Amino acid sequence: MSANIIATLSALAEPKRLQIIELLREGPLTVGEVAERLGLLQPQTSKHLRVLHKAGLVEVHAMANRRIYKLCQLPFRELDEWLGSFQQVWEERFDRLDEFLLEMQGKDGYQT
Amino acid sequence: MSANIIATLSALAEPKRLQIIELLREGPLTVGEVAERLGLLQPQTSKHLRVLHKAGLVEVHAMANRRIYKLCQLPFRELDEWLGSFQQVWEERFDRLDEFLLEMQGKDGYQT
DNA sequence: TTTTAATATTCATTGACAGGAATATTCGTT
DNA sequence: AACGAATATTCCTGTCAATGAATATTAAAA
Repeated sequence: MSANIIATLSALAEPKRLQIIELLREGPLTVGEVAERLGLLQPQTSKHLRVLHKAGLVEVHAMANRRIYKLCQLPFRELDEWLGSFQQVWEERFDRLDEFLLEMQGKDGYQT
Repeated sequence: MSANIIATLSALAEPKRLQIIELLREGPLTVGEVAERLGLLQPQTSKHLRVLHKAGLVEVHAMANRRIYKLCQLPFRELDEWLGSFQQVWEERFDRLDEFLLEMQGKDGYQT
């Protein structure tokens, strides 16, 4: 369940990779195009794309010499769902600490 | 802008820290309680909580001896907004590769 | 078939970070 | 003031991952 979330997060938690992802929002791109648009060396670009691919964030399509990388939807949907599990929390009364402090106070004999 | 996103992602991209975050969904907790509920040692728990705090994911409230850690909303909202910038993309025609391949084909003289 | 473009991979180096053990700090209690 | 509970910090060590340089692979073009 949240194992995939970790994979997604780790893959995204790297500046250049995040840039790549944001770039790919505009549409599928070739390795060379990604490298050029972001000012990266080709080998590093390939390596980052491989990490993103392993994490299931992008898919590849071979076309002659070139490899076209394209965003996948699933991991982003999963991440979005996971974030959704928090939105319920905000609506609850957990955003006020006051009553929790009171509850805390009773737990054992601490004088404030 | 996306600098904060990176901080958020890096902080979350660690199994134990993600567990802590998910635990704190249920409400604010003491360091000791977090450690106990997740079977972690106290020092590691403190260290993870410090990272989460530096990233702005949790806030602390000192109460006598204890420190109560509580989730922050902002970073999660930001992450959610960032994810939102993708949802537009899915609706576009980028999910079909076909026409992109055609467009690609014209770029320079490659025979398929 | 030799060359050239596009991409992937390997290797070595380096820096960041998590884990464990030990210790320091803070504060309430007696 | 001394003790004990709760938490933070330091030090050390091992591991993983990003980087750069060089090289290998694949396919197209001449």
